[in-house]
Amino acid sequence: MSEETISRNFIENEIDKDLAEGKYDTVCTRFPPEPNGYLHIGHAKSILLNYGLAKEYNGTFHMRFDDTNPTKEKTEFVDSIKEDIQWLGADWGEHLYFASDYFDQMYEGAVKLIKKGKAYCSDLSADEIREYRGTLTEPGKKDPNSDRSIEENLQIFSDMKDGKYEDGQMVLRAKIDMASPNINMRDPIIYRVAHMHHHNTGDKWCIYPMYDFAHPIEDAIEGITHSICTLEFEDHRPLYDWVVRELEYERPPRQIEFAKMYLTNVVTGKRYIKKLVEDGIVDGWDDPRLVSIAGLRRRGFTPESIQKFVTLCGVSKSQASADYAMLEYCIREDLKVKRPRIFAVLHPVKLIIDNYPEGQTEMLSVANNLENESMGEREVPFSRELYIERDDFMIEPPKKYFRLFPGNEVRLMNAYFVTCTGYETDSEGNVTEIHCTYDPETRGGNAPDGRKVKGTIHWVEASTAKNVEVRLYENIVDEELGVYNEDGSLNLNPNSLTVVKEALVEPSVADAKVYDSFQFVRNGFFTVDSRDSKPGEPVFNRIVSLKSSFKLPDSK
RNA sequence: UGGGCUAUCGCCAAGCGGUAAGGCACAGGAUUUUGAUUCCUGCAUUCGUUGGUUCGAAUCCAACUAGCCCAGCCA
Repeated sequence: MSEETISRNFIENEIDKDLAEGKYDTVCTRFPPEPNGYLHIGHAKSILLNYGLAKEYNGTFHMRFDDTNPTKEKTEFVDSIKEDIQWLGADWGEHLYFASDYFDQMYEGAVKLIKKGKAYCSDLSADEIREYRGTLTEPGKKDPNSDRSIEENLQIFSDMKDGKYEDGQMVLRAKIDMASPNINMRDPIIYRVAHMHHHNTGDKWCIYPMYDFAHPIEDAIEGITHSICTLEFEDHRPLYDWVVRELEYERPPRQIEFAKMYLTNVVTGKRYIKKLVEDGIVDGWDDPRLVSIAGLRRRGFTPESIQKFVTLCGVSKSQASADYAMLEYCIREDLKVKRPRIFAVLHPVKLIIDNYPEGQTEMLSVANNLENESMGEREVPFSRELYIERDDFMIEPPKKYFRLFPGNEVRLMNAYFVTCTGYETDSEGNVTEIHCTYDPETRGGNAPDGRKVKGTIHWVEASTAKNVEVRLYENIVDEELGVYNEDGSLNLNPNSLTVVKEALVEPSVADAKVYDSFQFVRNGFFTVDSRDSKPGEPVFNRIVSLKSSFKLPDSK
């Protein structure tokens, strides 16, 4: 929240300039998704950027659905998008809009253009339009329809609206410059016929405006000052400016473009995600292995962690892909002071304290969070038989291994010092149980005589531990999935995506049978129990379990 | 071989003519009731390349080079 080291981005500089020059006296931004899919981490950047800018300049943030193409849009998506944006913390207040609410004004705008001789109706087929448009290196040719009279254009356009034309039979084009080196300016289509039910306007319209025409109008109507979008729209800016100029809006909005953010180590291609969803390899768009906002939520990310990530990434115009490690850093930072750490054992082996009274159980208090004392303590049972992590014991330890091995003393976290006295194995040599003795004087984990141990390990009490199923999700990384085929499809290897395990956890926290999304974080991992928690309120348990950062000396 | 945009450490990213911020990652060291955290320390004589202007350039100019985007009646 108070990162003063973050420097101002280029958009802020532009806004400062506009404000200083008196171009605008307030700031109004918007996030305008088309409701045709789920939001992902890339959208989060745009949402938080627009929202953050509005907040920073004491301006207004609008939420607007850019629903000008009913062939692709669904109500299902407007609901999920709203939920995701709210969860992310971008508050649009009263400012929720639909582009489709402006269809009347857009129609009027089109009529105005026709009257100014700046637009005409064309009956060229889609193929012909493409042909007349020319190519990247050759100019386009004049549309034979472009000389039609204003009156005739007005009549045809009205007929288009009244349903007298079939889909694809007639379009309205802006009259700009068929020879422009910018293809977007070669008499772009601004209205097309589509006899289709619209999720918002129903059957009122059978003609719909194109993005390039609609978007600047939407922005202008709402009084948007800075229309921030991604780089691929840079070529559209001249057209954006043309529309607001020809329609004579006062204080027209200004479009500013920034680079999208990609993430390393995850599958971001919509195409592949779609395949994963369709093939049932992942649960759906909110599968924890995907980087959709909903997926990240199930994965255990907090809104704050994503906000931090977006802030850390910055904004620029150079094509960038952030390291996944940066995202992990953000969630670690957020969680370590906010969520309790509980004990869980993933690969259990029994530890028996031979000199601890049989049948006795005592309750020990354990801090919920080492970094944040205000989170209080909880009581955890302790007795003669415990489970510890297999990795925390070795028969023949390598150098610098300071966990449990025969003869060594370690601390059972928050409990007692124990010294390993022996172990038993099965016929194949696998350790089945470990024996030790404890020092009653070290209750709570401190030795009155001041002696130190180098190792501290976690544990769960054997008779009360709850067995839960955990799914350790891994990122879907391309090379793990397999290889790309020549036709561009992917060979999928679903087995590499999830590891399902049983874990033994403290009795106090095991309310759910299945922990749905786990994620490695340094030497521990965290989870959200998505089944029992309310949407938007993940229940975290930070669990300490793996000591992944210990490398055997040989492994170098 | 049309137009637009971008190029600063492995990954982000400041810098806007006065002599390379910061974060992630990584590597050392100290502290530590989880080999975590925390805390120090290190990490671009160099800014895509080559020339030029200047007392002085990552910043200005020129020419190259590389990458991204554009030929939907998608957004």
